[in-house]
Amino acid sequence: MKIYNTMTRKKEEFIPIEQGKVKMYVCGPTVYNYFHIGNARTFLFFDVVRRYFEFRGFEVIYVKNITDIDDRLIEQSIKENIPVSEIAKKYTEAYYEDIQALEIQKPTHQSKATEYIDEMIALIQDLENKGFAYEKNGDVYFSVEKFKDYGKLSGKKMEDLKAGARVEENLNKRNPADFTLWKKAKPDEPNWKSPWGKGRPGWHTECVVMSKKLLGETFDIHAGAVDLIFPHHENEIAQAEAISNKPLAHFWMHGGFLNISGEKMSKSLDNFFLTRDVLKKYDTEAIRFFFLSKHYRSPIDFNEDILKESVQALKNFYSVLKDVKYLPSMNENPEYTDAQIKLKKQFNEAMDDDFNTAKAIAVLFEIAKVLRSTNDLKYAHLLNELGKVLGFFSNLEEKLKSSLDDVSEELILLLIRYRSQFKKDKNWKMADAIREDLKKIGIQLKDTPEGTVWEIIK
RNA sequence: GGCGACAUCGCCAAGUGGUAAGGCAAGGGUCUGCAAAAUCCUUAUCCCCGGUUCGAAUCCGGGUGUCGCCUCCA
Repeated sequence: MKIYNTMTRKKEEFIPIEQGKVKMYVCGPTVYNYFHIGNARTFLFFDVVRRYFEFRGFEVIYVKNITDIDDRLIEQSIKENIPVSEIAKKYTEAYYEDIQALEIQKPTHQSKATEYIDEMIALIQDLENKGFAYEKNGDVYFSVEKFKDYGKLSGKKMEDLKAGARVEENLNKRNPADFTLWKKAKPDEPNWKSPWGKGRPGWHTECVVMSKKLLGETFDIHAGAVDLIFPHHENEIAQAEAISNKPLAHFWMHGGFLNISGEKMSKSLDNFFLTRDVLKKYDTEAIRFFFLSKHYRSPIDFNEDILKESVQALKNFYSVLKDVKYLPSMNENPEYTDAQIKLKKQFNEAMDDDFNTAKAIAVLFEIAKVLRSTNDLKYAHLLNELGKVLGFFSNLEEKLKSSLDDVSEELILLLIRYRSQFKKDKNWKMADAIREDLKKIGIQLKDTPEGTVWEIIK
């Protein structure tokens, strides 16, 4: 299995630290608002990474944090005029709701920043004692000059950083590139007691503390979206490695951005889409298909027309599964034929190559095609098995069934029987009228050699 | 200003040296009373210029264009 490592800018063979185990950490949301569709892309993709590792027999320890104390929560609290803790609670709950709606599996550890304040203070003290951090007027900063590898992930040089740094209002910093470890609380702001007075931890520290506690000093994969490379991940490396002298993570994975009409999504451009709003209009699977049909490191343009295409494309899978009358409960562990094993291998090869989900989806279409022509239900099972790795086909049994109550179904069958008589009498006018009227209320009739069947259309 | 990414059919998108996957859309045929569904067929030489090579979408150089990071950001 090969994974692109941002640290080396190359695809590298993935070798877990501990055989059969993958320890991964993904930077989660800051709960100051509902999360947007760009966040959804990242969360969704790493959910697939996790599923794939498990599919390949790894035990995955997956940590995802929730940042529930941050400047942005404080700002939002003023805006909504409710306490910071309420903001955190409200948007954490919303986050869980949206994640569930996206059919993203729960990580093995979902840790919150505020539960690790003591550990963060201890870490900052340690950094101070070792000369990597300094206190000024109640704030504590990390001195980037003291950490010689600073910039190794983002490829930035200290000189460039200095030159590029904007005029800093913060005169407490010795070097403009120094970053905040501990921030002094203003009156009325949430705060915790510390050796430097009342304040709160900086964002970059929480991930270091949580990953160390839950995964150890060095783990396999640290991930997030590209914008986290600098400064967030760079700063994590600085803190963690300054103390441990060991690499924080073996692999650094970063997902590409989601753009709107070619531009980055931002509030100032008013091109902001919340995940929950998109979910109101589009099925979660269509959203998933839309994301996974492109490689995770490429930027992707969010576009409703393409989302609609995704809906169409997915119908392919469902219609063939319906047509062959597949039931997920049948054939728990079928013996695959050579041809089926070959397709499965193709799927694995695609995923092994830095999670090439676009190629993997193409294999799914190939399976659907063969399923259609052979009617061999083992292909249906294979489609289901591999589709699930990408997070598709949850509640498949449910979706393959009609979603009508018994009476409605009886009524439709009754109409079909009348229509059959009209057809027999060559009363096309009446037969067509029934079909047209049913279509208007969302029921599509199809005359097949085996008789008339119906399905619900949207 | 510094650093980086990308440019493949109408649209989306794989493909990193051996002669262009797949999906959506479109057109045509088969099937059908007509539809729908299904099925078959059709549709690109890869932004431009130059170079390396027996051979390049794939490597190198130069353009052009788009985007990102350098400040909070998934």
